[in-house]
Amino acid sequence: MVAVQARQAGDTPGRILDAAEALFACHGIDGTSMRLITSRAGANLAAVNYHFGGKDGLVRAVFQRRLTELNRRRLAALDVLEAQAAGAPLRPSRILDAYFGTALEMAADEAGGGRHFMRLLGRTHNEPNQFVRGFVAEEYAPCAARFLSALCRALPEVPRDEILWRFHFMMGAMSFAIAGVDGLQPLAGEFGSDDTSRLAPRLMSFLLGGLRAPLEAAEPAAPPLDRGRGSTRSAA
Amino acid sequence: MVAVQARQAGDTPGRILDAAEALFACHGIDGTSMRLITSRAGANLAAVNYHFGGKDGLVRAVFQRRLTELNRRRLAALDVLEAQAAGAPLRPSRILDAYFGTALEMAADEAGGGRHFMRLLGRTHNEPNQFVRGFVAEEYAPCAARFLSALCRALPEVPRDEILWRFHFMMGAMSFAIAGVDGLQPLAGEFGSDDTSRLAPRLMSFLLGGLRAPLEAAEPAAPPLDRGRGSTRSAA
DNA sequence: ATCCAATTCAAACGTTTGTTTTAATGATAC
DNA sequence: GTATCATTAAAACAAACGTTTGAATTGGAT
Repeated sequence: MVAVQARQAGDTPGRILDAAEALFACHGIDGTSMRLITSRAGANLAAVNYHFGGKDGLVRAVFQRRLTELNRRRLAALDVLEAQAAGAPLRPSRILDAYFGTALEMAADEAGGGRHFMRLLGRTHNEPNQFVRGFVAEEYAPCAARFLSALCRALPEVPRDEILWRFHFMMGAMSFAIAGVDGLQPLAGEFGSDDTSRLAPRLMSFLLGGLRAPLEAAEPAAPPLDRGRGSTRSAA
Repeated sequence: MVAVQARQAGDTPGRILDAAEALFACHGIDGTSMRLITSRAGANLAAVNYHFGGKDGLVRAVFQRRLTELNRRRLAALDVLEAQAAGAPLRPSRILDAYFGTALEMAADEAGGGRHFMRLLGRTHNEPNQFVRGFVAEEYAPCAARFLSALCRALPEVPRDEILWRFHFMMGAMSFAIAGVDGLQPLAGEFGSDDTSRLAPRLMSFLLGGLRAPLEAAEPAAPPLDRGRGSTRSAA
């Protein structure tokens, strides 16, 4: 039970981090002014520059705080799996659970702010801000590399390039899963069932199905179809 | 061969749309100033307000120009499929191809700017900007609804809620697929093979695998695993 | 050639942005 | 009590933002 309650009045940097995390997730980084952050945090405008050296430093701190912990958990879960397997190749479903399940777990932490952060993180992979992309990639690289090679060992019949792409696709699916109901509203207005509880198994079975899909188009070959476009350009 | 070449000097609104589309995709909407757009387009700063009524109007126009056409193609492809099937339920792979293949086709149009737009569009589903989300959802709704019900008819054994979620997951995978190599760099530094040509079949087989995955966790039931976290909170 | 409407242009508008400055406040050690 | 430190506070900074203005300029129709 760490930092689940509202933060005490003394911890200005912590309050700023929490406010920034929530506001970045809601309005984007560029769309969130420092005045909004500090007023939400009950702090003075200059406090951000004092404690974090500027807005860039604050952004970096917001990401680092959670990302370090998330990847630590992921690697710990993978360690447990590999210890249990004792040299044998791992089950793909277990690997996915270690990677994506950990993230969903953090995203389910509504009160602690993990939900806000995971939503923010999901946007980062096609985030315009090069500066953010840079150090998020740095933080990701070693963890992703270990999971990638674990998947390669678990699926030796699948080429490495294919696993790389499918890993990327899975990240996209998870990103939208966490963005969640808000992104579904264009599709279904009703839609008020149990979201968070069934989300994890839903996503997991989807990811596993995609990861283990047949290499070439699953359906038997069919004549190239005309999709009814006006153009005559080929489908490339 | 329409508008593939650089735009002629007369068409100021068109040049502004092209420039805005590319810059929005690179730096985000909030991160792109009107001065940058107009200077890139070789137009005067006031031209945006004159032709589009303001930045909001420009954003709307950028989305509408491509989105209307994209969804028109999608529905046309679905029309062809349903005409061919003559009442019989459609093959899921064909439905996915009509929806996602059309998008990938637009994204492959490097010279015409479709690539920029699709990347921009992919970010929109977890986009902070409520104003953008609003009318993109409007534009999407009727098209997505038709594809959703087509999928429901093609997969009668799968609950509608499940299809809805999987459709959402597939959108996420496609979004990351189009964001493409840039998002993969944290994983693999090398990685210079044929990207665009093999991307479509890669994504399609992944999507189909995910869509048709078994409903509950594919792997036979296993004892709940401890992922090695420090916390004692349950996985919810 | 003349007029008119549409378009382009340079300049300025008032806000808002991130950052900096300088003084006030607080707690702790001497 | 006083000195010393880290922190907070209010005010001001220049720069960049979206928008507006009013005068040039253009291209056809009369």
